[in-house]
Amino acid sequence: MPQGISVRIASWNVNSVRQRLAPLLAFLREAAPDVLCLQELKCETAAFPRAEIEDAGYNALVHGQKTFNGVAILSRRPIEEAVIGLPGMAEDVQSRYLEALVTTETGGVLRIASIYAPNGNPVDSPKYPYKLAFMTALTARAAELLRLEEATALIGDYNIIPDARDVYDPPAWTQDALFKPESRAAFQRLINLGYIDALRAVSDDPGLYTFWDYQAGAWPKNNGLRIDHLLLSSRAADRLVRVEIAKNMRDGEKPSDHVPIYADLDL
DNA sequence: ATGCCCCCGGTTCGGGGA
Repeated sequence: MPQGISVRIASWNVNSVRQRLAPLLAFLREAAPDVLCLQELKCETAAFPRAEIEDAGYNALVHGQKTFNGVAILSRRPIEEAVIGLPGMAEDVQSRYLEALVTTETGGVLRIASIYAPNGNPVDSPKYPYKLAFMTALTARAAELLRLEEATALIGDYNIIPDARDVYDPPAWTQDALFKPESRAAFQRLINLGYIDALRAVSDDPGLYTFWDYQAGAWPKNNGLRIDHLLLSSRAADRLVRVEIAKNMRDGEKPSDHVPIYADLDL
């Protein structure tokens, strides 16, 4: 049997790609992901720092928007079969979904999506039903993709805390859109389809956070949330060898409030 | 407790994030 090839896939909500260019280039250099999905670009597609990313050795598929949201897929290998925007939400003007196909040099195929799901707060506003509608459309797309029987990774900022062990103070968050039963059920429906939460495939530990608020000393107090997730189809999860949260990226001068999470797949 | 902090647009403040 030929030896498989290790592919590193990563997700990072950078909270403005222009403000985070230096740590972004550092992460590309140090972690050397093969594919990196970005969220919260906070710039139009034309303002994306494409030249710097290409100089670092990456192709970039970008779906930007002025001021808010914005997602991208960076890949060392060519990016094929791009889908821009979440199918089923064609009328949505918010840039929250990108999907593409990446083929390894040995012919391994990986379908990957960069997802920035809505926050949904406050829950008595239209933002909460919009969050749930997005998750419904995402679940429909996720089901479609399973029928392709490929290695698929749906990765990004889901803005959902799956479980009490994924938040520093569960009782304080029970009324929050990120932890409401409907939100958790929406995440669970993706799991029920057969997608695997990569981090939970390798660890049952509590306190494995990916986000710490800028306010109230959340980072030094480790008041974090696990809301950035790598969901893998069984074809991808069968090849999972490692998952890491790059907590070191929360240090430094102007960090994002999220840190990268990445996984190695032996494709 | 929705204020703390951070980012954006475009300006000395408001909206948004989570």
